[in-house]
Amino acid sequence: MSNISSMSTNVSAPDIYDTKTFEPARCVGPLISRVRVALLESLDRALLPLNVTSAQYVILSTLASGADSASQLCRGISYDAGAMTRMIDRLEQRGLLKRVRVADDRRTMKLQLTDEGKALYPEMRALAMEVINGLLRGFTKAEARQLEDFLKRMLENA
Amino acid sequence: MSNISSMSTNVSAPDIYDTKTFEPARCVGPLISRVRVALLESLDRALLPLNVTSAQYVILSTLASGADSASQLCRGISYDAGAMTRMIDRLEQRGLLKRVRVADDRRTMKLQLTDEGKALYPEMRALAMEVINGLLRGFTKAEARQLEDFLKRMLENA
DNA sequence: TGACAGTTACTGCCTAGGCAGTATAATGAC
DNA sequence: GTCATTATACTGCCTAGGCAGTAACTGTCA
Repeated sequence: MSNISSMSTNVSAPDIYDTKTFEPARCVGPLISRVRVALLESLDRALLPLNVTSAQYVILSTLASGADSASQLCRGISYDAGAMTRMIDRLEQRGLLKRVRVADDRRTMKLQLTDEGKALYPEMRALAMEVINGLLRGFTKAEARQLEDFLKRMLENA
Repeated sequence: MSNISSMSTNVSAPDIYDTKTFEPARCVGPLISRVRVALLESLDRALLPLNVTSAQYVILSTLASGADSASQLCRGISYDAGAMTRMIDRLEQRGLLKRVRVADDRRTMKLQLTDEGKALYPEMRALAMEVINGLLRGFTKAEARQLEDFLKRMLENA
């Protein structure tokens, strides 16, 4: 991988970890996994009063960011299509959204928030924001922007 | 959360996200989840020739970092104890490690790499290092250290 | 010494994601 | 206009983690 990197640029950037000192259990990999677990646990706790899980919130927030069909949701968050069908079943049963047939493409089920979903979503969003701000306690805004930048660059490398 | 922060320090750090501009689908939360997915997918691909999954590698690398029992592994990586029993079953069946009764505490099953595990682990470690170096392509070492620092600070906040 | 709490590993049950296969509808090639 | 290809949603099957309960064992304290 590093070879590809050095071929594509004149200045070869150094590899971050080297064979001598690489400690698998202390590198960014486990750190990212543990931060994710901590984030989801905090989110689940925060959303408990609303009777909404963190997984459900993720769907609803993606919906709120512009997606409006199951396939768009799947692409947006790298989620399995079969699992998405069942997730939408649960959200529909929970009363937060509904499937609507659209005329222009009879394959797709357009997803819309119900009145309860519309009423509850701002509260979820506020609680999620508090959770994330809590995890970023002590960060300057510049540091947070830099963290976002780092993560985006890792995604582009993938 | 932010209130607690401002109470515990004289200088109140500003919240990173505010209600007006917070976009749930673009904040660090989804970024971290997507980076984790990308990392595990790359890792699974890289480890495929060794017939080892990323989840199995995580266990073995934690074992290599000093843990030597199921309960220590669970604490180390926030893994369910029941799932761990079955994960160790699979690793034992795969021939990478073995359970050993110890005399001084007859409850614990000490975990040891088999000869095959010992032979294969350095290869896994090297492949995992390549994957992570690939994700960090273009990062300076200072940036990588800063990323690690950011993630550790988030864990401490949790 | 003996009751009791805590620890370790394990099991059964439930939930949920991953993958393969299917039916229906839209799109594109000819 | 027809047929092959692609897209969308869904279903069944399998795997795996989360949780609760259990048994064996250890250490503590009255």
